[in-house]
This record gives sequence, structure tokens and C-alpha cells, in this order.
Amino acid sequence: MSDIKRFEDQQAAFLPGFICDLTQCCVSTQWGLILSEATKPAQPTYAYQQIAGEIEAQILRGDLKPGDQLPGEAQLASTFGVTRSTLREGLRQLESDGLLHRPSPRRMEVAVPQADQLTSRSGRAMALMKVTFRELWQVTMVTEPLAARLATQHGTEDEINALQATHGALVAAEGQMARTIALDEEYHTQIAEIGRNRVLGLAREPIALLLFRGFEQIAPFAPRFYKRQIEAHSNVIAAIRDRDVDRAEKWARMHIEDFWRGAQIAGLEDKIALVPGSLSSSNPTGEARK
Amino acid sequence: MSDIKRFEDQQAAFLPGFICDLTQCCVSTQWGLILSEATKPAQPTYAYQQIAGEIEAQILRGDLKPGDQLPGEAQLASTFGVTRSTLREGLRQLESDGLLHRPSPRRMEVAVPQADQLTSRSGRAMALMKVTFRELWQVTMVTEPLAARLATQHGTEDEINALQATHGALVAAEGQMARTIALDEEYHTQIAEIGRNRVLGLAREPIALLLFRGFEQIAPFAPRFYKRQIEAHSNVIAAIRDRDVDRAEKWARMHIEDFWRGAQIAGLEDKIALVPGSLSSSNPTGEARK
DNA sequence: AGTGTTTTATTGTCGGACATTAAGCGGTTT
DNA sequence: AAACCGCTTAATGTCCGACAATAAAACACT
Repeated sequence: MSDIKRFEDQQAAFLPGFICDLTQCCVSTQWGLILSEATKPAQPTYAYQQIAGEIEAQILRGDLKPGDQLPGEAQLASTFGVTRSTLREGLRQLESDGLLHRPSPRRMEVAVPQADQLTSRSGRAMALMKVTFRELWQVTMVTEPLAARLATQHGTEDEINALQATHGALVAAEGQMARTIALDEEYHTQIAEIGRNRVLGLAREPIALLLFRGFEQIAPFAPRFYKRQIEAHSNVIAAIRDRDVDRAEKWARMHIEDFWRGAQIAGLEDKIALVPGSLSSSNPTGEARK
Repeated sequence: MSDIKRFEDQQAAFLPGFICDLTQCCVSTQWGLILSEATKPAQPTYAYQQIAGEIEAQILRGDLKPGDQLPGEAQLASTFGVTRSTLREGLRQLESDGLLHRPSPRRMEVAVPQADQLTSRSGRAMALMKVTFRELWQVTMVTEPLAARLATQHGTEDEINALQATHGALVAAEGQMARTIALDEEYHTQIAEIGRNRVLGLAREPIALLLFRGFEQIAPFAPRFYKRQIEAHSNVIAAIRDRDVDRAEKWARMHIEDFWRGAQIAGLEDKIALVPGSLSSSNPTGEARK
């Protein structure tokens, strides 16, 4: 009796028209889940992928806005016409895509992808690609000066003071390798954030993270290295304060150039940058990042 | 009778020591699945997350190398001491992380994260962040000249010819908007690849993709625009051929600068760059990307 | 050997089950 | 009345067992 129906469902689950069929069941849900007909998959598409794709489309399209809470798994499952197990696989995918956030197990909401996430993902990818310090440095040579330039244009008094504070902490952390690296990263990230260019922020973060981790391997070889870095930092901050765009950019460039000299002394040039122990621990000040 | 055992298992699944407990069962598998004790999660960690984390760690650590095939789900599940359903959720997560690739449903193998993947992810993130053309342009102003510079240093005869071919196709595609954009992207990507800097390639791709999509909105406003772009392309190629590093960089910069002028005329400056219809269709030549 | 056919093992999906626990609810306390 | 607390409820994480579809392997056949 119910065997026939179930068989048809099985069939539907393997047919391309699956989504369309489901449309019938979905138009009347509480958040107006309209399944998009735009998606035209070439490969065999499994139910869990379709579900993930569908929800993703709705988020991208704006039907579901960041912060919106999703209904329970049971309801979602019945809405899409699949079992909880299947739906769950789709959710896990979206979860690791960073499109869904999960403040508590009982609450699953739409989230804007955070920079951190992309950062760690890119960082991991670069580590797996075994990129060299040279590659990292070449790119950093253009990103950091740009960041400094933008920061000079947009920095508010408060922001510059905060930057100065970080720099102060860095100076105070002399000798503590881990803390030094964390604060150095923080300093550069802060400058990028002051520049108010999210694209630059997104692009440079994973790169800088990997590159500056090399500090650890450079320090033993170059005694003066640390001092010169500090000096350059100061000069960049001063230039930002003076609103001297070119000077800020110039010092930033010199700063990175100098880093490269250190790397050369340490023989890192074509060495592979290692993925740091925990990529996510880039929160030295302990402040909660909104 | 078996109730007691099951209860203990349940407990274990919720306890932090889960991984360690499992270690006992795993040391003797065929690929030497040693569960790492390094992972120290603070939040409540669910089994499927631990599994995903564990496999990820093994890949990152190099225990599992790209191309390695994973055992079947059943075996994996029993290895980790969870059900297939649970294991599957973990796999889905890794799958969308791009760490696992799936050439056929019967074959799940370790994969190096492909640039495309990261690209589309970053592109999506930027779209959700509603980044403006200005932000994209500011970064592109430094990435493309760098790409041109590196390409000049590393380009082989063949590569330059291939680049020239793409350019030729672009010229021939006059009037066909979609194809023009695709080939323009291809041209820029090719230059970046010639430069042999994977970091730059990773960083610039999603940005360039979004920025150059603006061409569509600019074209109607600036009749000469298309021609000037073509000219700049030619000049960059010529400079690369002549191994004139500075000239290549200069023309690349002028090219992007000019693009901005077009964007200004079209009034795009602080408009939000839209996520293109399908981010993954950046394969104009139809060649399979290894 | 090359090719077509049958087995087999694995996958995608299903439905139901249960312990655990976050969240909502009503009652109590100050 | 507002704040606090235990209880109920509902939803989650996990498990089990099952079945159709199918890719890969084993086999048979010419």
C-alpha cells in the first residue's frame, strides 16, 4: 500500500525534476520557501546537495537574512520532503560553508561569513599548496603599503590611538615570541581595518598570518631585526597621524622589505610557510570580536 | 543486557575524552589512523565535528595525502565508533570544506583545495558583505600590476603565446558581452598564473572576478572604453614579451586606472558589486581545468 | 584477449528510536 | 509586580536497521 508511494519518492529523489516537484509542497510554508528553478545541475545531484544549494540560494538571494532563525530540523525535513538524516547532511554542509551559524544546538541561524572563517580556510589551502615565503612576501609587499595608505586616509583619532596601544603592547612584549607575533599580526590587521576596505582585509589576512609567523624563524638570526621592526611600526603610525599618505605607504613598504632581508638571512626565501599550530587563535588582546 | 554497553557509548560520545577513548580502537587500522591528542576543543564538541576535525588534522598533518582514497563509510564509521549517519555528517562537512573530493559516489579521496572553490567562497562572502566597486578596485590596483610584473619575470615563450591567443579571442569577441567578460577574466587570470605566485592567484581571483563583472555595466556608458581596454592589454603583452618589467607594470596599472574611469562614468563607484549569476562558470575556453 | 553479463559491495535515502538538554511555562518568593 | 526556580516540552545528537540504485569487480562467453 504505502510501498508504492515510497517507491515514487525514491524515484523522485534521483530525478532532476526533484526540486520542481518539491516546489508544490513548499510555497506555503511560514517563511515562504520558494524553491528556485534557476539551478540547473549537470551532475547527479543528491538530495542533501539540493537542500544545501536551495538554502544557500535563498540566503544569497536575500530571502533569508542574516540573523534569521531557521525552523527545526523536523520541520525543515518535512518541508523539503526528506528525512532528518538527509536534511542534516545538507545542514552540515552549509554549516561548514559558514552560511549557517549555531549559537546553541537549539538555534540555527543565517550568518554572514566571517572573515576569520575564510581566513583559516585560505590559510589551510595555502599550507596544503606549500606556498613559499617568497610568494607570501611578494604579495604582502603590495598589500601592506596599500593598507597603510588607506588607513592614513580614513583613520579616526580613536583608531590611531588604539593602534598606538597595540604597538605599545608589542614593545612591552619584547622577548615573548608568541605574544610578539600575535601582536604584530594584530597591528597589521588593525591598520587594514582602519583602511575600511573589507576586500583588502579579506585578501591580506591569511597571507600576513602565514608570512609573519616566519618572524619566529628569523629572530634568532638577526639581533637587530626586532628593533628595526619596532621602529618601522612607529614611523608608520606617525605618518598616519600626520595624514601623510605617501610617507605611511613608504614606511610600510620599507617595513616589509626589511622583513624580507631578515628572511633572507634566515634562509627562508623558498622555504615553505607552515600552517601555524592553531590558525584561529589570533586574538591576543582577548577582546571579543563582534 | 546490551543496554548498559550502549549507554556507556552514549556517554563517551558526549565526553571530551571521546577521541582518546577511540584511539584504542584506531591504532591498528590499515592506514594507521592515529587520533591526534593535540586537538583541545573548548566548546561542546559533537561526534561528527570530532570526526571531521580528526580527518582534517590527518590531512593537514600529511598522514593522508592528496589523492589517497578513503575507505568505505561503513568501515570508517566502525573505525571511529559511530554510526554511518553520524560519520556522514562529518564527511559532508569535509566535503564542502574542499578537503575531500568525490570523483564518483563510490570514491572519496583527499583533495588539495582548488582555487576555484576558495574563489567562489570568497566571492560569495564578498557579495554578502556587499562590498563596493571602490573596494574591489583599490585592491586590484595593486594586484594586477604585481601580476604583470611577475609574469614578465617568469613568462615562457609558450605562455606568452597562449596569453596572446586569449587576447586575440577577446578582440574577436567584440560585441558579445558575456564572452568578452569571460575572456577578460581569463586574460587576467592567465597573467597571474604566469607569474607563478599561487598566493597572488588565490588572493586576486575572487576580487578580479567581481570587479571585471562591472564591465557589463560600464560598457553602455563608454563607447571608447572597450577599445582602450584592448589597447592596454596589447601593451601589457608587448611589455611582457620585451621583458620590460616596469613597462608591464605601468601598463597594467594604467589599465586598471582606466577601468576606474569607466566605473566613474557609469556611476558604479560606491555601488555594490553583485555576485555573478554563477560564480563557477569561469571557464570560457571550455578546457578542463586539471 | 576482448566483450558482455552477473555479483557484490557501497552509496543515498528512509523511518523510527532514545537519551540529553535548551527553552518555554507556570508557580513561588521578596 | 518583578525576579527567581523547578518542571514540562520539544528539539537535538546519535543510533539502529533497512532498501533501492548503482559503480566496480568478478565472471562467463565468444
